[in-house]
Formats: sequence, structure tokens, C-alpha cells
Amino acid sequence: MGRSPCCDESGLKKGPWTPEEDQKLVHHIQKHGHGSWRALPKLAGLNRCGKSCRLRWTNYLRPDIKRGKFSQEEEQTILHLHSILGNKWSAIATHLPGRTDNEIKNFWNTHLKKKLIQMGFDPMTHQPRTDLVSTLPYLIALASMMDTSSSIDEHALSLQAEAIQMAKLQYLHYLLQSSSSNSNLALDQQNNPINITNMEPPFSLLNVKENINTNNNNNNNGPSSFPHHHHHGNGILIDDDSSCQPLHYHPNLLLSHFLDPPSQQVSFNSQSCLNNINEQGQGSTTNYAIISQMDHTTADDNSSWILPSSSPLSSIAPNNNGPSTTTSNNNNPGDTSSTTSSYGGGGGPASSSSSYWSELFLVDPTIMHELP
DNA sequence: AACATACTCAACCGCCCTGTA
DNA sequence: GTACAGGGCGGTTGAGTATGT
Repeated sequence: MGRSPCCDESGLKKGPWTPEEDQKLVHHIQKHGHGSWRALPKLAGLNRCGKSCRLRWTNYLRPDIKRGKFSQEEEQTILHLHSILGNKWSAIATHLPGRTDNEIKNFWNTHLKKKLIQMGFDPMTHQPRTDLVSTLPYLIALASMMDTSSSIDEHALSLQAEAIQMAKLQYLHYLLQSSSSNSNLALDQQNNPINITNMEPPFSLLNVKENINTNNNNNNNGPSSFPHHHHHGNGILIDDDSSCQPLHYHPNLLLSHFLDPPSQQVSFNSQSCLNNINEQGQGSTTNYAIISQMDHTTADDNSSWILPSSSPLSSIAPNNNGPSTTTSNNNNPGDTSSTTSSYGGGGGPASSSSSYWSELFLVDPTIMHELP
């Protein structure tokens, strides 16, 4: 058909809009509506093409536009919707009132995409990058072979740390995927069943909101064998060994371990995850995740989901495999839950499917120790 | 202070879809 | 059925800004 572009007429202005142009456009639309975009510039006294006017209005001048940084909730929503819809920015934008497709697209390209890549996920599929998975055995071997006590080569050290980090990330994501695929039943905050089987992996990962229970932060320390962990109801309690900062409580997410302190209001921040892992890669911190059975949410646990204890997460919990221990230290006020899962005991189908990972990590206690 | 590099985001480009004559 | 106008969408660009050296 060979239609000529609408903006190739000579003499039409391009580039940044001036305040005067903005004012003309806003005034005209407020008075007459935009009507035909092509006809609008002449009617409004603008030396622009209609397309440029439409873009300026929809992306910048519209009165209902929300400006400023994206909230963590918005970030979660974008990640979740992108995992389902892909680069359908306009479709994603319909779920984020006040945000334009252009803004979301920019935010994705400049922030979220990089985060996923840094974490070893394919930003398009939201799956672990297969190239990383395929090199995992090599990375593990590399990490194992390098003896930090005898080597003074910094490059080797960084390689080792990197190998451990990548392996851990892959393993964590594997756990999350397994958790989703093996746990058909989860509950939302109203205890309504949520079928997470058909959800994309990031969904289960991203929609579990943190529950920061400040009531339990200071008095819920576990046994000494696992210092700085806590029990919150029947869920996972994770603490930062070095800081004893307020906890993030993610009943079904080991990854929650890596989240930022709640003061930063981060519910999923891959960069912070990476930073935290980086720290651990250097062996500077000792973090633990205690996973116990859980069967319901507590009164104050109003944003958490619950997974059955058959979750593969429990198969690596110290309860099952580790040197300890902590099965119930339930200091959560108002929590009357039992430590026995309503959905059945631990183990389950996930055990076999995780054998690959188990072999990879259990064969080397050092690496396993690095895991949260 | 000067320069280089990285980052952000408004704006543009070109293709596609839909409605209409 | 075809041609075209109009609008929408996703990808990309580049100027401005921030940060690092």
C-alpha cells in the first residue's frame, strides 16, 4: 500500500515540546476533545503532526498520569504481567492506572530486564537461562576445585564466587519452579485456594508479598544451632545473621531470604538479591532459612501465601536434611496453628525431581552450606 | 575541573490493525 | 475485494543528566 508517514510533511516541528505547545494542546483538548488527531494540530494552532500530538497527550499531558518512581507493587505487577503477556506494554499498562505503556516499556528496558538478566533469567521467558543451566556442572566443578585457602589469585577467587552465585541462583529458581509445579494448592490471604500450577514461575515468585512481623523480630530467635532465624507461625523465618534486621516472611519462598530490609520496602528486588548473594559468595555472612511445615496463615499474616509442606523447599530444610533442629518455636502472638501441615507431610514428588540439584549440591558440603 | 561513561526517558519511526467508502 | 485513513503499538533513538575516573 505504501502509505506515507504522517509526519513527513515538511515544516512540521519535531523534537521536544515547549511549554507553549503543551498549553495549546491541553487547552484545545480540554475544550474540544482530541477528535481526529490528524486534524487537531491545525485546529489547536500547532505546527506538529497529529501523531506527535497524540503521543504527547497520552504519554505526558493527560491529567490522570501518575509520575514518579514505580512502587514495588507496580514492579511486581509488571514482572508478573510481562511473564504472561510479554512485551504487550499497552495491555500491561491497563493494569497500572496512571502509567503509560511508554513509561512501563522504559522501566522494563532500563530496570527490570537488567535485573532478570543479572539473576540469570531470560527476560523474555522468565525462565532460567539455559546456557547457564548447561554450564552449571562446570561451574560447580570450578567452584569445588578452587581452594580459597591456597590460592591468592583474585581472579580465581572471583570466578569461584561467581560460580557459586550462579549455581545458587539456578538452584533457587529451580526450587521455586518445583514449588509451583508440585504445590497445586496454595492459599491467599483469605484462605482461598490458589492454583499456582499453571502460573508462570515468576508469578509464584513475585506475588508472594512479604509479611514483616515486627512483633516477632526481636524475641523469636531460634536455637543456637541456627542463630538469627525465627519461626513465624509455621512458616519460614529468615534473618540476617549480621544485622538481626526485621524479617521478611515468605512462607513459600526461599528467595525471600535475599530481600532487602523492609525499610526499603522491597518485596522483590533482584538487585538486592544479587547483592546479598554476592556478599554470601564472599563468605562474609552466614544466613539460614528454616523451613517448617505450615498450614495456615496467622491473623497478622495478611499478605502471605501458604504452600503445602510437600513443597520441595522442605526437602532441603534443616528439618529434613540439615544438622538441626528447629521445628517449632512459635512465638507468634495469636498464632494457634499446628506445625502439622494440612496438606500432608514433607517429601513428596519433588524429592525425586530435585535429585539433580541434590546431587550437585549435596556432593559438596561447602556449596550446600552456602545455600540459604 | 574536565572528561568519559552509564543511565534515563521523551519522542520518533515504521509497521500493523481496524473501520470505511 | 480493494484502497486508504486513522489510530495504536512496540522498537529504537538521542539529548539531557548523573556518576565515575
